[in-house]
Amino acid sequence: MSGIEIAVSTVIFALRHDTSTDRTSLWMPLVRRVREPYEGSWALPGGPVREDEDLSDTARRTLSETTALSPTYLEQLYTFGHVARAPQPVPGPRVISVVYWALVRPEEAERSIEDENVAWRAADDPPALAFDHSTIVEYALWRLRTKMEYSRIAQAFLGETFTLAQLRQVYEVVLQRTLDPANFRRQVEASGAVEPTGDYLVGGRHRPPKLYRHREASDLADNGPLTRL
Amino acid sequence: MSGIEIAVSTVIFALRHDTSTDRTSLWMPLVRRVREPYEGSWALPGGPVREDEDLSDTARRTLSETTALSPTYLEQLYTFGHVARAPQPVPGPRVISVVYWALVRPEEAERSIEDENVAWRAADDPPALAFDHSTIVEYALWRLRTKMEYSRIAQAFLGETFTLAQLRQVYEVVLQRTLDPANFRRQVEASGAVEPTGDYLVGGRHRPPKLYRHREASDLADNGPLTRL
DNA sequence: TAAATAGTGTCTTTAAGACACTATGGA
DNA sequence: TCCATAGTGTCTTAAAGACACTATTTA
Repeated sequence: MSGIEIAVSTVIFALRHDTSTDRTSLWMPLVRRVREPYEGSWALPGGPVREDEDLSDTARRTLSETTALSPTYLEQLYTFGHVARAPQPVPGPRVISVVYWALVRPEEAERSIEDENVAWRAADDPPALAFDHSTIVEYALWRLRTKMEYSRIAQAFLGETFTLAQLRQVYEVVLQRTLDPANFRRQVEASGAVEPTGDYLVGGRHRPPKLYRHREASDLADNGPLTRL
Repeated sequence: MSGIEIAVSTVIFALRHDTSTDRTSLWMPLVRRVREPYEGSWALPGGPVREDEDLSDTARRTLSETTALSPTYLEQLYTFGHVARAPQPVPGPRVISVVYWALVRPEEAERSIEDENVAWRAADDPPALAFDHSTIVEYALWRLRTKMEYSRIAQAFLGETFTLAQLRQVYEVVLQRTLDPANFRRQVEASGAVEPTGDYLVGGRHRPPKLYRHREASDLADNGPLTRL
């Protein structure tokens, strides 16, 4: 039996609209560490893997326990296992972290716990984090942006129904560049990722846009033979 | 301290030329299990992580110990941690496997140990493997093929210098389709991934092709912020 | 000079992008 | 009626693919 501990951490992304600046940006929840090492620092939510628990279940459970969030998209990111991840001399056993990343919808994000020990921060400009968590966030952001270009994960940020303008905004916020509405519409329609509900979004002060839902048949991402894991 | 063991396994790919059929295909080395569970079955090379060892070092060490191979490309693939990976009832502790995948050059592959307990098999059509290793191989193949389309890892299968026809053959064998030589040449040249050495490959029974090497500046794959890990 | 592969030129098809235009509801 | 955003049409550009053609070596 080895003296290595195994834990799961998760980087969670959600879109947040700041009413004061009228800008939407990427945010993520962080938890404050309540023991050494890095006591008092911000860190990714997570915890040790239980004996009888699959890794993704650990991710879901710790997410639920610390932030009360349940994600619409959850995928394994990378396993960080460097010997020197914790400050030397090591006060505890070596810990290997299997890291997941998750996307949650705005309504879900608003329901989440937020207190002294749980806070949302801008993902672009996070505070210094415990352990190698800053590197992890940077990598998760890179994966999110990369994957956004060739998959449909953007839809995981939105609710059941949405307008094409809303979907486009997700891309614009994450990729940090504007997209041509006309070309965007054509691409999305050609991809077959969404279908019109038949309803319109009323209440705006202009022509009401069509509402769409994402097509059942189409998965959010093609993860090859791992779709069922 | 948990009762979970952590191990590293590696899927290794190399190209092999079968002189009898004059066909080149993807092969990988397997090791025979010498204890229960799955005693006598073929499995991926690997072993437990040592206390003072980074995960990629475990991959390199176990590769070297069992097959005497040292890879030109090594990347983390996925961490497999399902509770029911081993047959029930569980005879030992639960094992979580951090899996790497590796590419080796043909010369390297030929130098490798091959005996009663180590054998090379066609990656397309592997025998039934121990644990979930068949799934793992399937996923590694998918990643190899996917990544081949947008990165330069193909070069990791070749030696210091190579002709464009050799590089093209790597793509053709892995992707299992033929590529237009003219268009292939243009794409590779435009990408800036290779540069001519100035020499020609002599000894063929036709016009001698130019030799190329891969450009120092260009990395084999863009793994974002994880390039240094 | 024939065979074989190296390497070039050029046309077609497809996708991405720029951008002018029409449509429709609310103030 | 004007404004804002929804949604359409169409031209330009870039990349991918098909394929005819020339070049250079060995047998």
